[in-house]
Amino acid sequence: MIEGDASGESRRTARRGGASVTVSQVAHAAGVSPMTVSRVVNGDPRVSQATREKVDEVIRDLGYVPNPAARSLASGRQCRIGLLYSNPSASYLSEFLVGALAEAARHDAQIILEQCEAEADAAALVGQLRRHRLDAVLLPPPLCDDPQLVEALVGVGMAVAQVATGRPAEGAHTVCMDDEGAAAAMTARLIALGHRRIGFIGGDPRQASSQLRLTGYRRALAEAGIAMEAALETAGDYSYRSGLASCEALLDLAVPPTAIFAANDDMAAAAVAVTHRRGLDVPRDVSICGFDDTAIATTIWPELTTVRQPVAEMARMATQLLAGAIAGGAEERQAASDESVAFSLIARDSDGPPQRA
Amino acid sequence: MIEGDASGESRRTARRGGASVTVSQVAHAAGVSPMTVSRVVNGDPRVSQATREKVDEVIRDLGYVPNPAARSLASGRQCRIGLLYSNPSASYLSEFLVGALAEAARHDAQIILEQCEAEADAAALVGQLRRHRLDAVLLPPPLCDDPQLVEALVGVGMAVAQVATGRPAEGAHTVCMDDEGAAAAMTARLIALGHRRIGFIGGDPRQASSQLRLTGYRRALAEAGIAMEAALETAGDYSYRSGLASCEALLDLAVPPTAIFAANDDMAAAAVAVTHRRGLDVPRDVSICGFDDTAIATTIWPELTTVRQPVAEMARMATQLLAGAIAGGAEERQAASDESVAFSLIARDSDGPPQRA
DNA sequence: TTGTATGCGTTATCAG
DNA sequence: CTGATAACGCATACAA
Repeated sequence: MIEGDASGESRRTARRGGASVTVSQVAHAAGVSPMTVSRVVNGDPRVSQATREKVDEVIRDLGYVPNPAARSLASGRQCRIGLLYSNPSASYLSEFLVGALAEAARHDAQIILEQCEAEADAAALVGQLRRHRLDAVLLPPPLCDDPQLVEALVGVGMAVAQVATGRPAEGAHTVCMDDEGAAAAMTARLIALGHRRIGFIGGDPRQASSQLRLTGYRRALAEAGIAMEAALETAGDYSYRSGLASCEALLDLAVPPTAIFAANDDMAAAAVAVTHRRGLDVPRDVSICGFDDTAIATTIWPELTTVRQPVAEMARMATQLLAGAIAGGAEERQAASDESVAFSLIARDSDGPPQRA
Repeated sequence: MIEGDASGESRRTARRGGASVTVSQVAHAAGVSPMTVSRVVNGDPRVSQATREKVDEVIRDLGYVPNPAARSLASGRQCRIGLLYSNPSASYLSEFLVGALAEAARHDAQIILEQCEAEADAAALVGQLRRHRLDAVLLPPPLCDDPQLVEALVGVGMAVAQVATGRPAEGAHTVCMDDEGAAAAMTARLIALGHRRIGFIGGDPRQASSQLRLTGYRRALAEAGIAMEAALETAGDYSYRSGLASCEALLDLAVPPTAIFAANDDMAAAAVAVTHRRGLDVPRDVSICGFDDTAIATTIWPELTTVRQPVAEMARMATQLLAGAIAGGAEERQAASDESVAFSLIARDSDGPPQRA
């Protein structure tokens, strides 16, 4: 018995660098079977309070930590979550990653970054993902709005979470924010401030959020009884450069708007730049609002009034959904859940009442 | 025989969702032993060319992918790399993560994010890290400059990589960029443009890079035979807000500088904002340069001339170093390597020749 | 409530 | 160069 233990010990140490404590050692020290230790660790309810406390104590003393590799090998469940991204807007990706990684750590899941072009062949992509042994996929915009991709992924049995999508797909989990409501709220704020001519800089038409935000803008206008005007709705694509052009167009109008609402912060920042370039003041001459509350919103001057989109939180929830789906097995994967998070208006210094003409 | 196979098959399928191909199946199909398949997969040289080709073919046909959990359990080597961060500058973290995650995927390593305050107790932190079973730690600035932390980490046998540090520690891997050289090069560029009064906005004095960048600035001035002037060196802390104050001070000088070199992009962006606020033009009235080439550099107008610090590449190298160290075992961990990456000057629109007085 | 047997997919070790 | 065997650390299934 003793000899067996000793030889086992030396073998292990020979193989591995750090001597790690195992269930057996804990079990031995606590005077119970390895199985009981496993139950305690996994919170199995059918363990007497007494043994549980004793085992917990030994675990603390010995500093036992479960070996994730052994765990996933034995249980057969692993957790490799792919994060597909195509448009690496640094701040968005960063916040997304922070949320996803935090939650992944809790589930011992691995996040695997996978960059891919938006136009990539869905079938080829799926093959590539399988090669990485992914069980689930996190889809931030704009990929989450690609129906073919989502369908292909769900088709091969992967759990997929669409984050901030405007096109929820059958069988996929979704975590969304009410983009339309947020856009309406921001527009209403501008109206309450006294603005009547509010310009809108739209986002990439290929992303569902663009349409949602535009609709929210229009709805608020309608509710306030303000007539819409086509010239006040310019088409951007979420890029800074497009914001520049759109703002120029807006300010070139015979009767320029007193406020500009851009569908994201980058374009709003561009609008601020153009406005400054023309010798106008923000917000005195023109109020400017953004959307997303990314880093740029607080970096430029004046700081942008914007809509806060809790990206990290959304990524966290999506990851949790996926981890749960994988753990639950195929049957639970069917019952894809749709979560939604709340937006909030962040009032800063880029908007104010319109100037008296 | 057949029955045995069949029962094993059904059991496996019962446990796991996706039927994954195993070494045994590949071995069977190729008419060799599982061990040989393992050798082929791991590139063991002592396998005949013929068998290797045959096995490789079967692997492709069956779509075999090694199970990482089983692999690390059997080999005893795992790869859990912690990424400690305290100052979540979104863009830096994002780029860092992209690099680290990309390399981690290649080594089947897991990146575990761990936020911690800069003043945290090193001992407590180390305990926390052990609880996560980390084998190695990635240390971006400013944490990489905390000698106590690094020492504590190395002390408990963890492989640690200091990224962009100014204080390389004994036993730790380092991946650096020549901050001083880069700052000197940027300053020299400004001098070549014709500037003689160049203001400098320094970074957080607690981060080693700040001193390095300041030294580079001074060196270039000295080499050009331009007298240094204390009033032209202002103290920032890498934050946008500090850049605002420093730039105000610089422009309030009796004889303001014709160019301002900020130790990072955020402060440079702030300088641009202040300059605009005063009705001055960039770069006509004042040239402004940044450092790091973060997202903000290309988002504001005019786009910033800056130093590109290849953060993703540095994170990638650091991760590779760590993965190698873990795989190599304790002995190799001693031979910590110091890598360095090249910087580059990115000329954009925020600088130009000084205005003729 | 607790313990026993067994296997997860892979690799280390040693024998051929 | 190749194969048989025995772990790796844990969890499932079933027995007590």
